[in-house]
Amino acid sequence: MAKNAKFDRGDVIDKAINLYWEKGFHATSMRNLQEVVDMRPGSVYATFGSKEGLFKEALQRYMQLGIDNINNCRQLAGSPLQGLKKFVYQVVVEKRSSSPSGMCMLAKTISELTEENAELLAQAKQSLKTMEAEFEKVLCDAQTLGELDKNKDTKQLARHIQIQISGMRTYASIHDGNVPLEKMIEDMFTHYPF
Amino acid sequence: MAKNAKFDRGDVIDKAINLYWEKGFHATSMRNLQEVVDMRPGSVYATFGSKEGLFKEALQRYMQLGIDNINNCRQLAGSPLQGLKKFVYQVVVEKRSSSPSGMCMLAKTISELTEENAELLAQAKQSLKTMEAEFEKVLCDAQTLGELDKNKDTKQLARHIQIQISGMRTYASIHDGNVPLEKMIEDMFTHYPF
DNA sequence: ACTAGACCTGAACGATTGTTCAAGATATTA
DNA sequence: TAATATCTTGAACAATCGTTCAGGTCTAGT
Repeated sequence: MAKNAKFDRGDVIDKAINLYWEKGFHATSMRNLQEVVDMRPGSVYATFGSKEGLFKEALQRYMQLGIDNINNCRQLAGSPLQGLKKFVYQVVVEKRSSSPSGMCMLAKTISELTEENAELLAQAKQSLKTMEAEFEKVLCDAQTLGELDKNKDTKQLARHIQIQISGMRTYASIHDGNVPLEKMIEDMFTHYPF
Repeated sequence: MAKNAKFDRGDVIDKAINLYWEKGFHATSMRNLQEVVDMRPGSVYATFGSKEGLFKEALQRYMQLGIDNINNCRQLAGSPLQGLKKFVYQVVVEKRSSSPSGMCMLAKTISELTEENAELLAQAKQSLKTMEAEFEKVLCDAQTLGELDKNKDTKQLARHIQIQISGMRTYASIHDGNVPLEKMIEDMFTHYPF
């Protein structure tokens, strides 16, 4: 005996991601957000509670998309390590120009927020840890399949990948993408520590 | 036939750096800034023109402090490469907890700002390129002194250092510093590509 | 068809934003 | 000491911020 929401929650969150991702948490205004998702303030607040609440859901979904992307790359590529390389290439090179920002939204959030938004900050940190754990899963598979030496430290390698990705994305932003990213990724997977 | 400013311009900029560095450009309000530097709005605007103007000077000085720090490390250490290692250690480990932010202010700026603040964004990018050039100078010295193999590509090595620093600082932020940073820096300078 | 419950709307809230400016204060020069 | 050039002050500006809520709209169940 009621009325259904006329908007699609997933669509709204996706659009919110795009705006937050581009402008960051503080520079994104609720009014800007309301225009993009075509909702009136009352509906937004009834649905997400607050600016932080919507950002929280955006972060959560962003992370899930990232994990899905890792697994998708892994499936499309011929092997776990090839899958990781594909993922790095996709994130650092291909999506660099097409995304709202060349940086990872989670890394941007960690860089921007302080303890004044402790919950969001903690969530972004946790999400990046979760992504690193996904890297490690794939690396363990690589060991099982004999693609990666079994005496390699997968935790250390996962950390290495995480660091290289964020380092390269920042570097690419500095140079507007005019950098031999393909070669750098190639080097990353052929030289130490693999 | 006039009156001298009662504040010290350098002190004001240093305090502005600390606030901008911690909270970022957008989350820092002019009122917050005015309190910290103990100036009234009229004086601030007469001196720096705008929020962007003050940020611009803060960025400029921040970069200069960074360059000074590189040269200082290089002088204190026994050799160019040792100096670079000392600098990395200082930035990634020692100053991580004592600074307003664990991240580099320039990198934070690049991560936060968009084309809406094109000038500031361009300046932050240029400053990071300048710092990379400083790395390369030191690496060239290392080659001259025979500390670094002469067939190494110093441009590539400078880029590598830049990427590792920003990658490690982000990573340290994610894990609140609970990471074997010392070992990672050690590995960075003993293994490939040095 | 009617009613009840959920949803949508948009004006409005007080707080804060970056910024301006007229008036007062101060130190230097004549 | 008086005149002058500069600096300082703080109230005030319009704009925008995140958020609220009373009232209208719609749909599902009876």
